[in-house]
Amino acid sequence: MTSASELTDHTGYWMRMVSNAVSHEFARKVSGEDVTVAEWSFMRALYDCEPTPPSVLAERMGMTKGAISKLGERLVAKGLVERAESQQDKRAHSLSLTTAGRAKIPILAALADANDAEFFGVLTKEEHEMLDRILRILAERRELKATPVD
Amino acid sequence: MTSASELTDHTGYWMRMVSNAVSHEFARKVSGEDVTVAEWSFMRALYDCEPTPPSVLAERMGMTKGAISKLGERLVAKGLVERAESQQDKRAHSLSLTTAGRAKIPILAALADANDAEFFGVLTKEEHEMLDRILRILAERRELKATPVD
DNA sequence: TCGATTAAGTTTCCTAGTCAACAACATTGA
DNA sequence: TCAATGTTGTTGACTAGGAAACTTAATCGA
Repeated sequence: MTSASELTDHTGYWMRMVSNAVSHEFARKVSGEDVTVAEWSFMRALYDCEPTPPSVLAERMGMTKGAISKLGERLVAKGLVERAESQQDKRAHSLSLTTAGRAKIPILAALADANDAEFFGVLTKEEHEMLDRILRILAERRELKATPVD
Repeated sequence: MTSASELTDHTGYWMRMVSNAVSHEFARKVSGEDVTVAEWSFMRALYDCEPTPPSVLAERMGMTKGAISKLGERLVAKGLVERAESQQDKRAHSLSLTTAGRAKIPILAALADANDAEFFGVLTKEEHEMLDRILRILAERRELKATPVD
């Protein structure tokens, strides 16, 4: 027999709950900069390595090509990202941050810092490091088994 | 100056990435039972404590009243949940699992077990326990500061 | 060299949420 | 007792993302 207490004993459940809370609060914070969490994620991925084709972003962000297509278009419309058509392949293009986009990065990063501090500041240094370490192990693992999302 | 490596060093970022992967895979698993992650979450919340008014579920699940209203209606349509009108308050009602809904709980719980095992099985017992402990601390903390979502 | 297949992005349709306006009912206080 | 205010849940407009069909271009193989 499955007892009620067992049912809440899923790590995935707690993770979703905490992650949602963190993301929700972060969304609130960045909305002041007229940016969504997905947009920040997109911009940061670009910052790490640009110019980048949408297909690569899709894989890195775990989103579909369609979603990236729309998200990219929104960011271009906001003037934070720009496209460069490829000469080798007329279907393809690559994306980069604009000067304005690049300028926003430190501001948004500061908000992310603040959000992290707000949520994870209750942990001891040891707990926080352990959490980071564990999340990286899991993310890395995901990388290996990642089924193409599309 | 903010360096590129700092930007991926947000715990919230990794948490969202891992949580999304876990939830996505879980969604795939439960879709075989014709249930969504939100529906499972709803049913489990009910299982813990029924009958429950929608307003309480909304708070417990961190969703808006509107979302709960629609989610509940879907579950009633699927025959997994039933409403009972309140006599004291003619606006209100409460929700419970039907026999069919209750019967599904162990099946879905088994899928959640499998999903947890699949993702968190790579961790050592010590790491897994630590992760659970930390997530509970964070969830509890969230509880305290939870702004009504609506 | 040209048809078939594959690849890169876009678009359309659908689902599931939020938000805000709302209707119905309850409560409270003069 | 009844108007003002608060509460419960629903609805409609809107948004973001997924799935799959589609367009266009590249590549591959006889």
